[in-house]
Amino acid sequence: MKTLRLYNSDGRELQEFKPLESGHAGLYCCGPTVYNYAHIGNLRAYTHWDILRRTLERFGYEVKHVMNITDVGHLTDDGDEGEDKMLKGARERDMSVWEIAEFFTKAFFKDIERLNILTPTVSCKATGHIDDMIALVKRLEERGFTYESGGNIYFDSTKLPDYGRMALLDRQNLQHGARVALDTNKHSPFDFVLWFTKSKFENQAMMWDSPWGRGYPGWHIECSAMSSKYLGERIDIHTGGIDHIPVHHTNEIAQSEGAFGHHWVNYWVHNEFLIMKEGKISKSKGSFLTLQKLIDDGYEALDYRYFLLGGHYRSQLIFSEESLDGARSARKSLLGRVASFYREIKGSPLPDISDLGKASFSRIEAFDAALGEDLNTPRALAELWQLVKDETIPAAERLAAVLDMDGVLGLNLEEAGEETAGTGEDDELSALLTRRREAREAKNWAAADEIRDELAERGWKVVDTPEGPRLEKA
RNA sequence: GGCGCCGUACCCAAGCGGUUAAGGGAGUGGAUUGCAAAUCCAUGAUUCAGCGGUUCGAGUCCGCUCGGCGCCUCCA
Repeated sequence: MKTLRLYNSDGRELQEFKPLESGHAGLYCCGPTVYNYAHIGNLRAYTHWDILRRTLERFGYEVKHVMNITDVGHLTDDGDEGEDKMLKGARERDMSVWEIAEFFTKAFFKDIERLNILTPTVSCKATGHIDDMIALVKRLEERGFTYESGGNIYFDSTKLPDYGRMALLDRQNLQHGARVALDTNKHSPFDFVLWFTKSKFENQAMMWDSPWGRGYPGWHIECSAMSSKYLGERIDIHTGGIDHIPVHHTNEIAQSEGAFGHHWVNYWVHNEFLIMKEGKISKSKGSFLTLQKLIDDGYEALDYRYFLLGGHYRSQLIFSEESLDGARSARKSLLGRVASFYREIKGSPLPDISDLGKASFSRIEAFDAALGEDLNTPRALAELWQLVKDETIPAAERLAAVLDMDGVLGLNLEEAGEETAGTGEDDELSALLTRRREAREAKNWAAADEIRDELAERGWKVVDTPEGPRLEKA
């Protein structure tokens, strides 16, 4: 089995991935809060975790991929006077909170699909697992990690000696309340709510009965409850955005290790942010870019995927129209090369990967090595390009190898084969091409260009080559 | 105030002590072309923000300076 080294945030170093169970990998990814559309920064995270999953599978692991859908409302930003995010979304769109959750969950999965991100083995909604959360809070209560204050149940962070170890939190020097008012019910600033019965928001729409009274769960508990339900009380890999390290994941670790009584997640993988020139993209600041907006602007979803793969997941990536244009050009050019391979092999079967020559096989090995080294997609893409441009390798081999690589990259390169397959098969199209050829031979350029325009209207672009004209999908 | 990240050619971006500093985009030159598009070929940093230091050897390690970003509040 190929080795995969991952940067583990818990310990802050590159470590070789060793599964709990040989040949299997449990992957938990912090999913979206469905109160609004996902923006392109959110989508960056899911794309890189997709690469992680596909790499694990390529390297021989059977992956169980679990992702939560947070459909219970939590705090809005500090600019809003303490309103529930789901409630806010519902009010703005004149829907119920349940409808809002449903609506944006669908929108999210549509984006995921367009970006060719594999759907998780298990997608679980927070609202469907309230009982599991209550059970977990009870367990924490029995083990002495909780206290009641002001009607809410809190986790007592002082009961866990290494609280904050992953985030390297300095308990003494952190300036609490620097940006947000302190919760006076807390005994210690790091404590957090496990169960609310005293909502500070009015009109809380989602409430459930519990041993502590009618209310709703704290934000962090859902991930601990659902991940342990589907992956067990020890997990191979847990992913999330880098922003989650200090609070959300720190608290997940605290409550999970408190409840289970042992180490919980072996590898924590965190992605950096996509940023704009002006700084990071923020949902709470109102306007933000969605995948749909990019598509409306004439890009394809996979152009964006290609763009994302050009940067390493642990580096901030600068988004701009110019860089997305670059990605689009690159992907188009790549598809063009792959299409030419398809034309060259004329439908003959592709060689098996194991039968490839030394040159192409070593490219694949370098490609895998790049992925194995903390998912270095920029280097993997570079290997792909080197392979594609290597004239010493037969087209059939290059095609076989590049499609093999695409199993991880997910750029749908095989679609380049479909375009050429349709060429000339349609009688009307061939008739038009023939008429254009005749016009050109008669040097009747006006007529020839007219036909070219007509073909363009039908979605085909004429490409004149030394071997004659060829049609490509526009 | 605390914690963390980054500064590589016009743009995006690899690189993690040692041959000529990946790759893509843009640009430029050429081939091809009725024109156009597309395609193909060629071409780019004596240098890695700056200044010191460690080392036989540094973009890569250490220190300082300048500049940018994120987190400490829900956020990928």
